[in-house]
Amino acid sequence: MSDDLESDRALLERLSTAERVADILRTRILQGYFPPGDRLVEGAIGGALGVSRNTLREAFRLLSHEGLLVQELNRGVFVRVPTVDDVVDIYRVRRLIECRAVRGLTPETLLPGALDRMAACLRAAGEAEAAQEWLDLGTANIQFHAEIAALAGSPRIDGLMRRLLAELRLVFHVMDDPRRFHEPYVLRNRELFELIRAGDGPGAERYLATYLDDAQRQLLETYATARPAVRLAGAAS
Amino acid sequence: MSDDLESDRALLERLSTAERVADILRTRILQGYFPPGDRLVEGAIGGALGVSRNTLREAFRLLSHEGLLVQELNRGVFVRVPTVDDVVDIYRVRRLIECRAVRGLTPETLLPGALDRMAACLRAAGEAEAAQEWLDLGTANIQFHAEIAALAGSPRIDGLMRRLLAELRLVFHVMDDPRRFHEPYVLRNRELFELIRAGDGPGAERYLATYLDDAQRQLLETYATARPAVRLAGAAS
DNA sequence: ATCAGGGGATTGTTGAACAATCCCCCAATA
DNA sequence: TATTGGGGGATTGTTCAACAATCCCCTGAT
Repeated sequence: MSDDLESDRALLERLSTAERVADILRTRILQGYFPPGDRLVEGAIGGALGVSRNTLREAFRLLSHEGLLVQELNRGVFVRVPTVDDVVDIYRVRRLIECRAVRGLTPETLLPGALDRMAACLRAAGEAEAAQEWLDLGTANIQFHAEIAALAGSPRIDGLMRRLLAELRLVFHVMDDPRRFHEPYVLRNRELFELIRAGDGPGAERYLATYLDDAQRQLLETYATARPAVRLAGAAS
Repeated sequence: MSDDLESDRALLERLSTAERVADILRTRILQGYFPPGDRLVEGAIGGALGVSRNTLREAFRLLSHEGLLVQELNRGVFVRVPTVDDVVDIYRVRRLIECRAVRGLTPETLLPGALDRMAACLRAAGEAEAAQEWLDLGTANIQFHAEIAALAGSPRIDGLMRRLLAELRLVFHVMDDPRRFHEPYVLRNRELFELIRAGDGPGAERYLATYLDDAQRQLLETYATARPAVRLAGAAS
């Protein structure tokens, strides 16, 4: 009974204009419509979306705290360009969070919903791969790892992981050839899922550690060469 | 040479008005001037600080994303009142971060600066204890654990830990008798420091685990009874 | 090629205004 | 007594217009 009421709560939660604007911009950024390094000019975007500068600036502030935008005083806001150090740090934190989450596998943390959600991610990844939609494939893979972090059962970890993976998508946008960075991990995610479903915490942790090491290495190998290709300013239109 | 230039960088980084306002409010909140549950009215605070509502709202937004304030649509902003679940989650994440940081102790992570900073925190804690300044004692203890987290060498972990410990200070403000919650840990922090200085990672991790378990238990024991004592609205003046 | 300076564009901040919403008090009713 | 319904005032959400401060780029002088 009370569950029904709780489920209706989402409908009741209204969003402010700034939050809706932030949703739109977040989607555009993660889609690559606004690539890393792009400058978001208040006048142009505010005019296009039909919101005032003040409201738009609140949306900018929201996304800045998610790590997607950086604000430079008197210069404007830019889509963040993750550095090599950022990549290293992102994977350092991923190792910390994800390895701990799977190591502590217990029947309680493995609520049926968790496995179902992970399986859904793998299914979505398979469909994206078949359709050769590499951006969707990256989204599904990333969502899979968000579910792994969710095994820890911590709202704060969930929030950190969400920000982390959003940044990681920026990293992917810096480079071309998304297929190369996403496709190989479909199979590995499936194998990882099997270890988790079997409740083999230590095995999953070892598998995940090499997984993350490999991914980081592959990313860094091409990252230095790809960086200069990003234009540091300019309109997206 | 380049270090000198880097050190001057802080002086060069100007802050916007909203950020300066956020600094002031953050200090007030952590001092307890605005206790948890307090409502921060735009008109009153904006008038007192001499900033416009728009600027003040940007400051509110900053602090909301740090977890110190909560914004309720059309109702206003309030100093956050951490729940029992929050306390549990805060300590869950602390265990995750701090235990991992000390377990991975290596000569490289133990740069001389790290030990010096930790020793300075212990010194400050001793002085605060002697002066019976329990609020300062809590600050010093908390700073000590921020330095432990910093051993991981990760900017993102540092940021997470900073937010976490700010929330923890809110928890302390909910309850009276700060002495009871801070004084016993001065000694334990000293012992923990010795283990870290000796490079005994596993030993420090074990010590820290029981430390955090004890702290959480002690907090939760009195938290449920203390909660009702917090007034949910009212001016601080 | 480097440096100085000026004009234009953009941002930072404020103040005012209006609608929407909420909170509190009071009366009416069962 | 307890609950319901309805103002009235205060506060928030949002927009707009304006001005100062700052930055960027172009031009010209050395």
